[in-house]
Formats: sequence, C-alpha cells, structure tokens
Amino acid sequence: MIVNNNQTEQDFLDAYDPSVFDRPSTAVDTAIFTVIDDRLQVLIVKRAEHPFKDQWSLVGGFVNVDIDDNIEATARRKLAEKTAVTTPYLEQYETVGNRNRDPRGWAITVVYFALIPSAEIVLTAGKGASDIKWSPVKNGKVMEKLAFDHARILQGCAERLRNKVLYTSLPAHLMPGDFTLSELQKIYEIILDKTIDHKSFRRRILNVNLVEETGAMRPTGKKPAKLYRLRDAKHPHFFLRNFEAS
Amino acid sequence: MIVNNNQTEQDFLDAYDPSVFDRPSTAVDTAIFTVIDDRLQVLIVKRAEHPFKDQWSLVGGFVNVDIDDNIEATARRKLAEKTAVTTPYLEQYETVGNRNRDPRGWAITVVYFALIPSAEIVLTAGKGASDIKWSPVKNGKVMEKLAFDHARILQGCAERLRNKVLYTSLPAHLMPGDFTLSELQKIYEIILDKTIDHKSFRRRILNVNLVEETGAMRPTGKKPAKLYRLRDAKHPHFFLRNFEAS
DNA sequence: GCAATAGTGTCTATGAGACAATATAGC
DNA sequence: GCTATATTGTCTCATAGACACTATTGC
Repeated sequence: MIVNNNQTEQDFLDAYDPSVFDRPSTAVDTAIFTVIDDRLQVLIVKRAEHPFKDQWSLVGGFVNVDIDDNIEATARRKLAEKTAVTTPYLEQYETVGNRNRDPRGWAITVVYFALIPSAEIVLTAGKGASDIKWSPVKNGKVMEKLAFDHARILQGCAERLRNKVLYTSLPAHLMPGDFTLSELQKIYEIILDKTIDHKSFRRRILNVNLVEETGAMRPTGKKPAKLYRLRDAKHPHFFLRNFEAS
Repeated sequence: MIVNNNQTEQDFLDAYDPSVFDRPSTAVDTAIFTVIDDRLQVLIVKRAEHPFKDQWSLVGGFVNVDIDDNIEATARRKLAEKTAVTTPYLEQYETVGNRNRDPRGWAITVVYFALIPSAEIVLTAGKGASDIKWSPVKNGKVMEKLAFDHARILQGCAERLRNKVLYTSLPAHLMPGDFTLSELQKIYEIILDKTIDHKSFRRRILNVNLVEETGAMRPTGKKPAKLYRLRDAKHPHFFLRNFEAS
C-alpha cells in the first residue's frame, strides 16, 4: 500500500485494502408483528444451522453486500423469504453490536420491526429455517427461548411499539384495506393491553384526516358498522397528545 | 471447513471462518450538539486522510473490535478524543448502510447524537483530524460542505432533536449544573426556533418533578432569578402533551 | 421614579376520560 | 318487544396558549 502526502483520492482508493482491519459481522433482524386470535404475535423461525441450532429466533440474516443495495433491502429480502407481504410498515428500531452477543465474535445487528395485516399472512419456511411460526407476545416476551440476545431485542421492539401506539396511528398498518372503527380500536387495545373509551377513540381518529368512509357497511349480526380505509397508507399520523399510559 | 450433520456447536465454532463472506465496513458517527452564542451548534472535524480529505465531517470513526466492547463504546471513544465531556446525553439515532455512501465500498454507520453543556467544552483536534470547530446549525444544515452523507445525517439528527424537544426535557442536558428557568427556556427556544410563552413553560417544567431549587439565586442585573438543578440527570422526562409544532 | 427581567393570575381552547343516551340490526 | 353492537351527547379534567398583572433589582 503506497502512501505519500500528495496522494489524490483516486490514488488512495486504488491502493485501499479493506482487509487491513477486522470488521464486525453485520446482520439485520426484524420483529415481524401481526395480530391473530386477538393477540399480538411475532414471527419466529427455528434455526437450521449453528450457532443456536434448533433454537427459535427473530427473522434475520447477514447483510449480503453482493445483492443488498442497503440495509433495509436486507430486511425486506429476509421478510420476503418468510412471508408474502411486500410493503409492510417497516421501522428501524435500534442497532445492537458488541463482542459477546454472537459466539462467532464481534457482531452487529440492525433491528427493525414490521407490522403486517393478519389477512395477508402466508408463511414459507425457506432456506436457513427448518420451521416457522407465529408466537404470542405477552409483556414483550414469547414462550420460546430465543437465540442470541433476541429476547431482549424483542422486548425493546414491543416496548417501542406500545409507546408509539399511545400517540400514533401505527395500528392502522395492521388492518386490511377496509376496516371498521371498532376493529381498529380492538387492535389498539390488544397492543396496549388495556381498554380505551370508544367515544374518545372515535373522536381522536375522526378529528384528524386519517381515514375516509368507503361508503360500504360491515354486517356484524347486530347494527352494521361503517367501513373506513386509510387516506395515506404510507405515513402514520402523530397525535399531539398521548393516550394515558395507565 | 469441515461440515457434517452431527456437528456440535463447538465443532462449528472451531471450524468457523469469518472471512468467507465480505462484510461491510462499520463506523460510528455522532452529531455532537451544544448551544453557544444563542445558537445550536454541531461539532465538525476536518478530515486528515482520504477519502474526502480536507473536508469537514461529523465526529466518528470505525469500530475497533480489539478495543471497543460495544458500539456505544466506539461513540464514546471518539467523543473523548475530541472533547473533555465524559457523560454527555447520548442517543442512538439511526443506522445508515448502503453500497454508495463511501467510495471505499459497502459501508455502515451507526449514528448517534450527543448533547453537551457549552460550559464543559474543551476541544482537542487529536489524531485523524487536522482541525475541529463548532458550526452553527440552521434548519438542520451547516455552512460547510460535509463529507460522505453527513449533511443528510445531520439533517436527520437535528430534526429528531427538535421533535423530541417538543415533548421531552432533553434541553436540560445542555445546561450546566445550576440554571434558571429563563435560561432553560432560552435553550428550548433556540432549538425549536420559536418563542414559548413563559407562563406555559414554567407551568410545564414545575408541574412535573423535573427540577429542584438549589436555594441560591442568579444575580442578573435586574430581579435575581431562582437557580434550579435537575433531579434526575440520567433520564429525560417525557411529557404527555407536545408543544405545538408551529 | 423608570427599565428590565422574574414570576403570577386567570381566561380560553383543545382534547382525553367517563359515562349516559340513542340508533339499528337480528331474533 | 329484547339484546348486542354502533354511534352520539355532554360533562369534567388536565394542560397549552394568550396575555395582563405584580415583584424585585439597578440605575
């Protein structure tokens, strides 16, 4: 590697050797949430290979610099391998990296969480995972013992999700195209694990330009309910006041 | 590399070769904010080496797996190289990683932002930086052209900071040990770039258990002001309602 | 006294919580 | 009619915004 003081940037790049310093491994893990059977659930896969072979883990894998243009592409690639959902709500949560979390050595993982409507769920185990399933999340935890530090990561994702639900319209991303306000409220209540006054809830949702009536009604057996759809499916709405955390 | 189906995890780790797959480079960059001369300012350094030699950039550098136990340690190490502040408010903002942001190839950076009281500022250029300075931040931008994608990253950090100031006590971390409420309000106003009604402000701060009187007064030339200190310097307070974003 | 800054009083507006009341369907 | 679910009415409470008012200092 030739170095001199009048080196141009191109000279530098031509001589650059990326293997001089050790690099941490870099992975992406995603807590994919949905609501099934009136419970918040997260997608977990059984690891087919060492380390933590045969243990359950969040959906993830290493960044592949040959095929992924950016980190989010890694997350979406892994998501596509496991589910048929192409445009979920996907938010970067945090990045964890240290010397001890992976027995193979210094490892970084960029953690995302995704919200997908339960109606759109099709699971495919695919390569690297011998089994895949939804597992109910209770107080940020699942029954299964998770590989690596995924239990702590899931806890953080669930807490972030709950906090954001107190002041955003995030749960709308868990709904199919059309939904009633009662259905949406139910999703809020499941994630927050507490009941919400229905009048307060309707006021909050209808006072902002979040949803619009489809014109159709959902027959419920009793009084039919108006169907709504999201006005802007891309961006969640941020309310100026929180629901009280209880 | 020996592989067979009855391999134990220890067998696997003994045979593991971390160089089989290319890894992105992994850096940490921090937008270090303070308030000087009634302006929000960010610390920038002039790069001593290629790429982007002689251009300004945020404070950062590569994760060193030999000396850093975790990512935050990298951030604190770089911070310590440039300032004398040991326990700033430090929050992970986001992680950016893609094929194009660094001419040396696929590169990840974990971005933090830090808040440090202006009283505690001592700058040391140190290795890797031929120059270092505070630069005023206006609408998330600095005058200087920044290296890599640091302009966009700074924009994001400044926006996150402003948003959090609308509902948290973050600006308290920009204050020295003792401060008056007027001084704290001034910091809020500088970051938000708008005036706040002083009655509303005092109500908000004093209604929660955020600060306590020191008993001393600050002579201001006019009516002296009560001095306060933070009750819990570690954790910022989250208010249930936002200041209106204006 | 005046000017400047610190600090208070109080009215209005917004929106959450509570909860009663009404509306519309199936039976 | 009765019951269940949807939807509305309205009172209270907490807190932000607006802004007038008082308090204490130096001059």
